[in-house]
Amino acid sequence: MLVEVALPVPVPRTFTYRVPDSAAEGTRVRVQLGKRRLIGWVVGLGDTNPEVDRVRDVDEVLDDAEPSVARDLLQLCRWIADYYVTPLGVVLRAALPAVLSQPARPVPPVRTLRVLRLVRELPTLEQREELFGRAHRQRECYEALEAAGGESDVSHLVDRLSFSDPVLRGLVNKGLAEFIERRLERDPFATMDPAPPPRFALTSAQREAVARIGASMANIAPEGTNGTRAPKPFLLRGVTGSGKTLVYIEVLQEVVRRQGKGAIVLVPEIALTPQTVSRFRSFFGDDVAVLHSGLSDGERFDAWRALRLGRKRIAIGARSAVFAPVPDLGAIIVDEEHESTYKQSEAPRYHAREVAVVRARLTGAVCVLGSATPAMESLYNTGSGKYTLLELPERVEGRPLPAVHVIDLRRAFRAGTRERVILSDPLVTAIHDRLARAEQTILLLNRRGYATFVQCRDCGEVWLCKQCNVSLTFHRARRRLVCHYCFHEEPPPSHCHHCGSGDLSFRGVGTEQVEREVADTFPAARIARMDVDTTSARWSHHEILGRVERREVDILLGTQMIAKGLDFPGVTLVGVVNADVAMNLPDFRAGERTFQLLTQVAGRAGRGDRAGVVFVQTALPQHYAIRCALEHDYHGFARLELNERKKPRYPPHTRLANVIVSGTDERSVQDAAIDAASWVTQTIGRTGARAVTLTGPAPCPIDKIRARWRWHFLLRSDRSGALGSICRILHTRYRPPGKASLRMIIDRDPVTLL
DNA sequence: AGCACGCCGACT
DNA sequence: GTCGGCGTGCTC
Repeated sequence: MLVEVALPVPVPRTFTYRVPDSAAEGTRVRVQLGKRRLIGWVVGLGDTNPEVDRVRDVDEVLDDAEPSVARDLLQLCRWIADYYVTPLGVVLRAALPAVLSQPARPVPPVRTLRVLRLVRELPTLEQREELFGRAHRQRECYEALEAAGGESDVSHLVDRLSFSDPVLRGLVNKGLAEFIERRLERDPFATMDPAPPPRFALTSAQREAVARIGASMANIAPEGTNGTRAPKPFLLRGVTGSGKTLVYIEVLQEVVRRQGKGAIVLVPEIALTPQTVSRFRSFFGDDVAVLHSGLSDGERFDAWRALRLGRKRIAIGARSAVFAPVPDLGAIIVDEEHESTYKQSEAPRYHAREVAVVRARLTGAVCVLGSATPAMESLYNTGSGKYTLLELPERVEGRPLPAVHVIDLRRAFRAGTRERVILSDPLVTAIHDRLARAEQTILLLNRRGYATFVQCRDCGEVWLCKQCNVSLTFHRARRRLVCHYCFHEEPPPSHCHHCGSGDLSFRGVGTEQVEREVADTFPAARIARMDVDTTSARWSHHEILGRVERREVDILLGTQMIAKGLDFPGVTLVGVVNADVAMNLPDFRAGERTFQLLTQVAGRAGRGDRAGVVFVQTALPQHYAIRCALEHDYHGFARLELNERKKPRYPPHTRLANVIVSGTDERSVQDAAIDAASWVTQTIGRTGARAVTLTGPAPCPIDKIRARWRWHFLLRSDRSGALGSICRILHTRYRPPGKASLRMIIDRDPVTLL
């Protein structure tokens, strides 16, 4: 019997093989493709490619009792393959635990990790001066450990932060730190004591939302009718602190406890949302499988199987948890649905929010998208009647939203000078107040490192990465210039390589510099910094957030990773060091990103008994994204933003596909982009898909990454189907001329055009 | 994506 | 004379 097999290779077609007797759709098979042995999935019966002359036998049918891909999941993957123009086998590989698509299954040994842990605190600056003297690197290392929450992987300290082995041993010899061995895969969610479910009463808005969602489920078509009457998705727009999580929990109580069905909860980045995760665990305990990036392949497979067999009925995880094999799916919840981390940046380039909506529709589950600042696309869908809008306009317990003050950075100078300040006087005063009252402060700056670029004061030369054409960021702790795109590093210059001048300025304030400024201004304060540089060691997020929660930190400073979902009652002040960082990107969503970031981080203030206050430093105080954030006016912002996106037509008014051509030779990339664009233009004319228009081609805003030149063009259409057809024809029919080293990427519904 | 085949420059 | 550089093309 012949079967159609999808294989995880970037070839836009399936392959025909022969099986001994029969194999159901979704069954895993081991086959040979050329000289390689691969695992694929039966996705059709019979000979779908009749012209092939040599049909091979499959080596082995791997799933005997039941196919590893259930029917609804295969249907979902087909939709993704079609919509996002990706080979079905590549989609299936991404949708299933890695071990299921690995031909050989190596059993990874239990590895241990060498960790350096602080054993003694040095609360005062005097003690530090005395103990470290001129041992600067030891002191920096000590402070890096403090910033990382008290311990850090040795490999992280040595490889990423460039501390030498003698420095680490110096700390141990001084009795300040010790080396310990730790099992590599430890699971903080497994050991985290699940707090007992708090007692609560729903607000009337929460009750209303729960009731509306519950009523929609009453109309679901009974099993076996293929879910044709799935409820419309809900968009739950709740201001920060309005208790969206409790609405999710009530919905899950209904779906899981009363109906006995399963559910999926998506969160943007699981490491950053431990509080949300632990609340679900406190209500549903062992019914919850937490799918996070720290799981080993084996642990991940175990969690997958527990869900598949119905031993756990709720899956919580990031993006890929949308594929969790929950058998009788009753609900899918997408928390912080506006987050761009839901978009996968490699093939398959799916958006988990859109996949969640489709999966809910296919299975008859209810879908709830929640956010304080919904994406324009989602809001637009409530206007067109595709989604139902539910609002939670007030914070729980009548707490007020924080007062937001704007500080014009164009007028913030150091007293009596023309020197710009990092922290303005009103913000400094406000932080002093919090310190005096033992309350906590969060400071946000969406840019890491010490200085984001180095410039010659004489000739204006800026240091760029040779591989990527972006400015190199100076990291002071590492004493290196670092490229944030390819991680290339080089020593900082002492003279201009262009004009020879020794007068170089390190400009563009990053988190490292703010940390130094804060330490200088508030020497008695306990400071923690949270960005990729302090958290790349395993679970360091947890250590840092744990210290904040226990009130061992006065000032938490960091990039956008501190803006999300954190709920610390002690935080009464939020300072945005520079609101313009996100605004100045050449991207049509820059205004939306800025509004979201400001609203999200402002929402961290005043979640306890005491009211919160927010200071926003900006050189663009009149911009509508900032003005609306000050007034907590989401709908006002949306009205203006939607209007902005009409003149050059952008989503949500239209659909986009970004086609990127890249390669090592600048000229042939340009030629290929022009050739592909004119091919597409002809195809549009030939197929009569006039609804699709093409813009470009042009070099990408970042025109070189990792030594590859990049050109792109945009395809636009108000008709999703027409856009999809053109993308699929481009993917299957077009081959760029000349060099095969050219790559073409088709990114549907891109979240960034950089 | 792999993997092989193939066609040109510096080594034994 | 061959080793190996990576450009090109195919995989049921």
